[in-house]
Amino acid sequence: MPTETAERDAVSRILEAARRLFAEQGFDAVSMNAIADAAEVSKANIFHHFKNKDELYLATLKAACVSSCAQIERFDQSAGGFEQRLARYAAEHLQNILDNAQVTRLIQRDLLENGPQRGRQFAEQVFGQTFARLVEILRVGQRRGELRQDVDPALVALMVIGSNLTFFQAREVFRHFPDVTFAESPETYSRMAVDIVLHGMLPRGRTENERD
Amino acid sequence: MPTETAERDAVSRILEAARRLFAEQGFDAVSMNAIADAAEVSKANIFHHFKNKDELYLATLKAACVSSCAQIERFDQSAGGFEQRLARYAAEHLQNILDNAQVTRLIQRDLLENGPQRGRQFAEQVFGQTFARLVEILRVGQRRGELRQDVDPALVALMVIGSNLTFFQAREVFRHFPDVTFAESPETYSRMAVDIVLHGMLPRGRTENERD
DNA sequence: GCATGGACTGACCGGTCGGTTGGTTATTCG
DNA sequence: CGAATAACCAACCGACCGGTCAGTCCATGC
Repeated sequence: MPTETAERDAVSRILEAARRLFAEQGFDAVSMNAIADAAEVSKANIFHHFKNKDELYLATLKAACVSSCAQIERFDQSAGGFEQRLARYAAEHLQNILDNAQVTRLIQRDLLENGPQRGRQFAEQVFGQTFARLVEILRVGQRRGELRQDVDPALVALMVIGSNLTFFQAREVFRHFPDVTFAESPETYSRMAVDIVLHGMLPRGRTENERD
Repeated sequence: MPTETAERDAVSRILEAARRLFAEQGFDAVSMNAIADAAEVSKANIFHHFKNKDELYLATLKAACVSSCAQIERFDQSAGGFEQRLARYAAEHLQNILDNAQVTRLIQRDLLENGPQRGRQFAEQVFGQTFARLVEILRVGQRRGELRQDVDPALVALMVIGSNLTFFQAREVFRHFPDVTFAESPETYSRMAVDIVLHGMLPRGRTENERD
């Protein structure tokens, strides 16, 4: 008589447990015994379905990327003007990150932990997809003259995505900073960040030619 | 009979080896044996100077933060107008991150790996110091009316620092993206990013085409 | 009825982990 | 000098690691 979280096939239970544990603690800190316990299967059974720990990790990462990419695909970006599309994309991206905190942590961890090796391809894949999508939005706007011709769309895309990732990554830290008021509200953060990227932080009338 | 890399006291050799290895591989992946070998001391000697692995890690992190904070303290921010100061700060911060890649990785890793526990205080300390310094620059500018009154300095600070951290973190990944041209040049990146934060990406009200 | 084969398990393996022990130098000080 | 103490080390410990193995269970097809 399986307990509540069980009931599905062993493989998906293993993958789910692995995703949770790897995301929480990292590759090395999670033992196969721990995964087996969490998935309510025997350790040997994990090795029956996955060749070794590395392969399980890879499979976990791959599944995470697939789900994450699928979610990104669903982003609606067709309607509205350039500014709205950018704002909506940034907000949706941040929401996606926060909704899939485990997956985000997993991918972020993989990015950090591995030199040139192991599963970086998946991280590149999911990151690249997000990135390319955003660059495309920006390119369209630039082609229409809705944004400056002399900015690099890739750079702006990286700034938007990067600031979202930073929000996710450092939220727990700057939550305690007295200067920070937006730690609890990703919507506020996203709106303000996009506003900066769109309009800059200088006063409106001002131009930038005082060089020295 | 110390070999070439030795010669200094064992403690600093241990700390240096630990910093390098922890930064490269993370807490769990580094064994005390590996640190002992790298520092050219016996493992037992490490336990003579540090109570256990956790304490060594904490000491390593603390030393890293001290050196990083010291470097930040040296940032010259007194001269020049607001725009120059911000640009210089961002560039110096990024340079600092890249120069101390080991320390940066160590702190970033700690941020990611630990829930509420362990050495987070140090990360908060070094991050908080950087952050407060930048917020101060922005506040001064805002007080003088050199930047919009309706932007949150803390948010802008987070965007600048966050985009630098993202650059460091994901450089290896987006280096292979076709859209990205700035992966090899932190100076270019920093300059362009500050430009966006200052002026935004929308076209100006009037015709303006300039360098870059 | 029974052979086949995938799903699954408890017991176990060699090896490495963090940490300890008992003892040997090196240094300091009365 | 001798004694005390800090610095240091080889050898060792129990625990746990990733991984294996012999064997059980059970659905399927003949």
